Amino acid sequence: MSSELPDLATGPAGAAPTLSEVAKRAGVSSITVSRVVRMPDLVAPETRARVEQAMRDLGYVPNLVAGALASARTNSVGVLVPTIANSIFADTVQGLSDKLEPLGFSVILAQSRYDAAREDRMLAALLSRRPEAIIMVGSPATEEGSRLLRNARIPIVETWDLPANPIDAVAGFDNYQAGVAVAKHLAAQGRKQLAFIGGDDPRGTRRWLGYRDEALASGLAEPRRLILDRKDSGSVAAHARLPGVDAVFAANDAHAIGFMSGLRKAGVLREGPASAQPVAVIGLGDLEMGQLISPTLSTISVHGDAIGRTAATLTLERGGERRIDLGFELVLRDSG
Amino acid sequence: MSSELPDLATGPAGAAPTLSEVAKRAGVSSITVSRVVRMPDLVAPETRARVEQAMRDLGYVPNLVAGALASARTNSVGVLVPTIANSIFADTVQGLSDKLEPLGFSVILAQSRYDAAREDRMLAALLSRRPEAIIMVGSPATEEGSRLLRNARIPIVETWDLPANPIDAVAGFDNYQAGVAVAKHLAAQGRKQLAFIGGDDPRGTRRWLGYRDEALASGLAEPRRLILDRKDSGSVAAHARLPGVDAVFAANDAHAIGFMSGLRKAGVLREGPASAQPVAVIGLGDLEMGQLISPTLSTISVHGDAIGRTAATLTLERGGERRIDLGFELVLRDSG
DNA sequence: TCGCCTTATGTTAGCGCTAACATGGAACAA
DNA sequence: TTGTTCCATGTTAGCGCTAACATAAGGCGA
Repeated sequence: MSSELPDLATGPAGAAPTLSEVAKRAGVSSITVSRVVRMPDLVAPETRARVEQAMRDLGYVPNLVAGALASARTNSVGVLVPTIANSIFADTVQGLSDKLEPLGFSVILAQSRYDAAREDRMLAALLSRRPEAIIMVGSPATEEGSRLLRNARIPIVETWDLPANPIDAVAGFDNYQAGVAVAKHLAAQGRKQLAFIGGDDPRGTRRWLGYRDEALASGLAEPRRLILDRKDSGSVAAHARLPGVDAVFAANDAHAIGFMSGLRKAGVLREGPASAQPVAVIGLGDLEMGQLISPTLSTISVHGDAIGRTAATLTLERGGERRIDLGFELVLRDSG
Repeated sequence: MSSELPDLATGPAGAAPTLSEVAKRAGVSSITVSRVVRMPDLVAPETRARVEQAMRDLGYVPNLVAGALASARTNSVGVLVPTIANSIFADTVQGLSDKLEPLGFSVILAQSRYDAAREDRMLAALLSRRPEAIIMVGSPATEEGSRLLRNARIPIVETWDLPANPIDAVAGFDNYQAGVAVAKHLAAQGRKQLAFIGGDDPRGTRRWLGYRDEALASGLAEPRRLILDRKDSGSVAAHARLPGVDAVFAANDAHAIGFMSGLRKAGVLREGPASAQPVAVIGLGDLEMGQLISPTLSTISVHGDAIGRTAATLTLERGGERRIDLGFELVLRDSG
């Protein structure tokens, strides 16, 4: 109802007021209004006050679209993630926003849903808005995406991995070594038959490769690999599909917790420490939830928000180190 | 290293190519190129092929900033949420993105961090990019924010609540009634001393009010209310601060799970059904995690993604019902 | 054959703003 | 006095694109 009758007390009736309307009302030229908005120190206090009054009277909201075109600066950053829901990438988006928003940058968010074609479309859509940088999880899935980014001539930050040939900058950790660390730990714990559950996206696959290679190097049998789709439900039923397995590395904590839920139903979950567990479980991500469940979840801790903040920093400074390894940490709790 | 030496094979050396450069190369006028991009059916097949070739040769990426200024359409939507990390609002953002991205809209994301001043700043920043609609969680915290939105003359969708005097459109549920439903259930279960834990944001407070009113109406003692900050850690310790309480409604599932973790440490968590629990726990949000833990979490189920999709629909169609109550559901599992 | 419609393409002006370069006056040292 | 410098403000042109209105060339019925 009130949507049809906007507040006329302060706002104007028709289209949004422009710089020059403010200028006319304040009796100055448009450039002076522009300066009041962007570099108020260059304007005499009385003039400034007059302009500010006019802006208030008219309810002026600067048009950054026009400003961006004129100045060739959009003050925006494109962010591409596989998904934001139920996911650890949300921390990364939060981290980079917290760094960029106070500097006047807006975040243009796009989701690829782990789909290469959609990723390319989103990349093209982002670039057509002329962001001053692109931050993405992982690397472009296609040659076309890679080419688009290379030609864009803006800072590009790939995150959550350490690609061998990055387009520009990198903020991540070594997924292969994460897999190695988990396998090494499980072998040292005396586990004999390892398994890996999770997706087959590039980062998950790298974790798997490190895990498998290290298991083999430790003299264990080749681990089993169960590829699950994105619904956690699969992980709950995973135990039945992994007979004889006494240790599981899940590609992320959500899968790990789902798997543990399956173990619980099957009666093979103990309240005691890792050594008491018939099946060890290690996750990745270090969700807060992992510390709240019982047994508490052992995990590879990764700082998603630090990745985001670091990526933001890399978009702002063009010089300096362009490859930041934020590392990971094997956090041992009761599950394995 | 390679960041300094971009791929010149396909891309041009200098600035990004413009429409008119493509036009020159294809031997047509700029408007024809513009048509090939936006309304290809209006261009003869041979001309179109020539233009498309020229675009490929030059690596042309349309400049939507200029297009938006000329056409007064930005094809973008501003989205304001308190926070995206570890939160149920991520589902809403996902839902609305899934609906809007295929239609060519970009999502400009901003976070208020439950801070009124920051919310106003973000609102102003969003509006200066001339989005074609604003979708936000809740309602503006200040009169200033409200005024800004009213004057913007674009669809505004408030979500996750059903405000009495919305600015324009609404997609949410009745938080007060959610509190009522929980209190009613707990009273029927024979619980005597209720408590509420969670934040004091507007929506959390409305849940509290419904919960309290219903408890009193059922003849129970006034429930206790424990206001926690945004860190879940507080909820783990909450039990010690609520002596004598036999039922807890947590403002969200994260708090509920944290609280249950505290109960577990205190030895007052049973494996059996709700009736066996010394302290009943009900959450809100229906995180997937709630079904994976033990005992499984009873909760008010809310469809965050449906809220997002509905909000997206409301931004696209200006007519029709502007107030959509998506409801909620009390899902009873083992925790209470 | 002529006018009229259709289809394909072009011309012109301008979206709202800012970069870059004036301009004009006050302050000030020599 | 006469530059020289600084400060406050203005003028001009144009960012890259699209809306709106031409224009030109065929097709076609009468």
